[in-house]
Amino acid sequence: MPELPEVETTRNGIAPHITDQKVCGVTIRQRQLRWPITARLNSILTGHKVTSVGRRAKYLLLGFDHGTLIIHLGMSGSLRILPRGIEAEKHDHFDLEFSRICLRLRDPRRFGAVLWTRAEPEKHRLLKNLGPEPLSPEFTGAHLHQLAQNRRAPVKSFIMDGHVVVGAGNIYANEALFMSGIHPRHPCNQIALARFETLAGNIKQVLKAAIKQGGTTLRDFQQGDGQPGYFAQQLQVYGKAGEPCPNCGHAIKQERIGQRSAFYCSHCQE
DNA sequence: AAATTCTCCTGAAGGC
DNA sequence: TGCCTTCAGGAGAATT
Repeated sequence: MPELPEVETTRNGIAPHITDQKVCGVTIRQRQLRWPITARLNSILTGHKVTSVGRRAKYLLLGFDHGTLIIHLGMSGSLRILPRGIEAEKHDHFDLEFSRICLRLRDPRRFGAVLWTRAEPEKHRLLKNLGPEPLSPEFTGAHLHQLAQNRRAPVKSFIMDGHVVVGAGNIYANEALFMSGIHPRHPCNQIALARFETLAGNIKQVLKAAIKQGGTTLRDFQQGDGQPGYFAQQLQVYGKAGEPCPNCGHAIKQERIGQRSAFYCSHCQE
């Protein structure tokens, strides 16, 4: 599933191909994604150049001189650069066509989104209330500690809340908590500043490492889908229920916390 | 206001 | 082999 590292890798992969390129046409095969793709998109974009390819949280931001195309990959979406004229396959819902290439969105589960906004993207309702980027200097242990004071949610739910910090998806939340020795169910308002500093550092570290990996395995994503599980070799607890903890050998536990699977070692995390 | 539950969707995995 | 059930998951919306 596309987590922040994959979105960032996608951004890096597509940017050189489409920046300063003029849109020749838009093909919509299935407009029913998370929200319907506006039917006017072809007339809105045709003839306009992509001026920038940015990212905020897991949203990709294709900048134009008259607005921004916001793309979210949901949990099964992928974007690929293809030569023009390649026949679409199942679940290829959306194409942005340029003179020589095509940017194609495939999303089997259709949890993704393609939205147009004329306003500044950071003012869009989906973006304006987001927490800081995890790799920015604004994201610190002190930030977490301050926001946690009046809440008692499990710390795992807390760090996965996009209003607190973006990009800590289920995989990386589990990994960062393990690295930090913090039990995922620990009430967030009972965690000391020093432990939050450790946690913030580990969230940054695991995301940086994954971006590095994603850059390797998704490098030629034009050829096909980025293989899922590219980061699998480095996962310590995610998806490892019943397997021995890499630290102590106790069996990794799996529980539902806030409708999500939590994986942790009850011996190493408290 | 914060916390919890619901919702969208399909493919993979498990059970029989 | 095949059908049916269950589950996973990002994150906004609805509900408590």
